[in-house]
Amino acid sequence: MKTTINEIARQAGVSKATVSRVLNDSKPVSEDIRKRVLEVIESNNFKPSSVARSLSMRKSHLIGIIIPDLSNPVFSRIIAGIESYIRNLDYSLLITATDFDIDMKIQHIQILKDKGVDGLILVTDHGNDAFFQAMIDFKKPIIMIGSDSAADSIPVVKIDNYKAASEATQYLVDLGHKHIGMIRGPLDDPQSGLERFHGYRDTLKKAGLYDENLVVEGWYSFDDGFEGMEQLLNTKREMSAVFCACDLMAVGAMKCAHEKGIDVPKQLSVMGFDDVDIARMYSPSLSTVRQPFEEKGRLSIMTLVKMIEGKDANLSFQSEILPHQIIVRDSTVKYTKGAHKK
Amino acid sequence: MKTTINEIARQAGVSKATVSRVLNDSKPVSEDIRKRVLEVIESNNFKPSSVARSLSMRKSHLIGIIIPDLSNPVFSRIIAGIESYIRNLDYSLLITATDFDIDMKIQHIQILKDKGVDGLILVTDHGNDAFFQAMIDFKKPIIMIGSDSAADSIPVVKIDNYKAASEATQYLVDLGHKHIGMIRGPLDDPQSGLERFHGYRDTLKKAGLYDENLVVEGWYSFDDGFEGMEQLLNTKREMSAVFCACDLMAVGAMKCAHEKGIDVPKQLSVMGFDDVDIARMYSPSLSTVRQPFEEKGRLSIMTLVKMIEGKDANLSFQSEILPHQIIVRDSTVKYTKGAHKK
DNA sequence: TTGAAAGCGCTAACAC
DNA sequence: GTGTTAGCGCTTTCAA
Repeated sequence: MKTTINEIARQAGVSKATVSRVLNDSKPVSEDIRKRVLEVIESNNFKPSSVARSLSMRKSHLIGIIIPDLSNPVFSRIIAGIESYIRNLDYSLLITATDFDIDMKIQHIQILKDKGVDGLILVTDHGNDAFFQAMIDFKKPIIMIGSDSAADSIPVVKIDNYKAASEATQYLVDLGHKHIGMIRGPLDDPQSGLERFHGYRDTLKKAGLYDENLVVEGWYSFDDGFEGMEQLLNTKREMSAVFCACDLMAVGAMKCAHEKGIDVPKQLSVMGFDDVDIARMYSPSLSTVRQPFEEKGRLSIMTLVKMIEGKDANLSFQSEILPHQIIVRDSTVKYTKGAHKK
Repeated sequence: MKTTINEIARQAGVSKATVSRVLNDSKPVSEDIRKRVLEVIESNNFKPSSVARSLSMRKSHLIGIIIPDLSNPVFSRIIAGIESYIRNLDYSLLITATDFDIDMKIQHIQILKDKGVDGLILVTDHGNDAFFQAMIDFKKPIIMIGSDSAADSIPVVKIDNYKAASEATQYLVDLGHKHIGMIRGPLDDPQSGLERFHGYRDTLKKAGLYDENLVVEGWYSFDDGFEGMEQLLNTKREMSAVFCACDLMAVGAMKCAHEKGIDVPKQLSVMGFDDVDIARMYSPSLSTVRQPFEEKGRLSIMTLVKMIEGKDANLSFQSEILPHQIIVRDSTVKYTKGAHKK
């Protein structure tokens, strides 16, 4: 039989209300009684049922996380950031994955709502109307990571993808490259797809170097990076550098180049985006744009908890743009005439 | 105001007991009443509170997962396997990470118990007495992944690390290598550390090739693999192949070799363990031992749910050994005299 | 078949 | 300060 608050009250010779009070420090209790109750709690190793407490307080101390893919470091590192912060607080994480399926996202919002979570963190690419409606129907605090929200009542934590991609491209331009290709993500993905491409395109246009024939598209995977590079090479156009929408694509591109006998970086500079572990591990190590994944998670959960606990209720919670950073490694070098790949 | 079962009962003109019955199909309800109730539920978009249900049924439909590190693919892929299976069932996952801290594990078992989870999956390396005691005190179903349990009432899902390491080593021997080093994990880690080392050692001993000077130790990281390789090279001993306790170490070792001007695989064959993504992406792609991570997760959660739901209560749940597989890629080649590294 | 009522374990008025 | 009591929203006897 599980010991309950009643049992503790009985053993301590007080009412369960008193036990509840010492449990929560909610009202003053005389020192000797508090002590006695504490002792009984201790000796029974009693822990109040969070379920009962949730029902009574209409607060579950559960936070829902919806994420596209748990095994992709781009997402799992965000989760790790969330988890390591919340671990010390009195909340637990209910985590679900969607495999990038938008209907699944909507469904999970519902499920988590039914489970009574106090708030939600959505790590997502983009949504549709039904999705935003589900968010509104959720009625409790929500934070989005990495994507824009439709409702401006929902704070977003992200980086400036446009600016980051611009800087990465400018870095390549500054190295003297004149023919810079891109393996981009899908354009219907507003952040990692569209913004990063626009940053690249606008920077090259400003430098008078933009060539739309040097742009190919793929999903954010190693295989699509590999294929993208093949396509780029098949154009037979002059190209001495490639910017990729993510590190996995960049690695795929490098692997492809390697197999075709093209030397990275001597003949071709490659730049990635994200700075996942593989970037520094690869040979050559990959120059890239670092995203603060863990910090994204940490900031999100911090803000969410504040929203839930209603502190600072007076100030509104706004979206945050976290800083990125250009990381120079071995996959990019100065352009030298003759060394480039036609 | 949140609509409750009472509100539904009122609107449908029945008692809440009846509503509960149609909600759970628990007892026969006349067809017309059922229909009427269903309509009211539908029109209010009513979902029963799982918190209240949990309290009443003493069953939370929550499953706790305790894992060392969320951002390591070796673990996150297990979680992904668990998640994709449980997604379709009426359970949710409460996930916590421990950063390999044993006290944290114990603490999390307690916390998850208080949260009322119906069962627990422990992805862990090894434990101590206090840890096993905490598992026993948990009193509800537990499954362990990848490690041995002290109590034999707790089923374990794992691979045969000894056999896998033996086969990997034998594969290297069969390629004609006579001087095979190992970068192993810590020996106080029973599975990935000790067993993999023993498989390697015993196989080489049988072949009359074991040389303890060719064994170095490290943690399962890229950096330790890199350093391990440095140590191995510093011995100045003849060595034409290296077996590493995990892929990350193997990649570190390859990177080190590369920087020292040693060609993998021409001068040195490298073999990993795990088959995480980076293995096939690396250049050269890494020969390794494939572990069925997702399947480990899937099988664990399947078994756990069965234990929780008490089906097959008559048959006991036993530990399962999942199959591994040697994956041959580009980092290992036949030994050719003269090409090896002294 | 259906309803009334007790109870799951806890919190929070309210009264003393 | 402390106890009594009424919920929180649901399931489940027990009667009818």
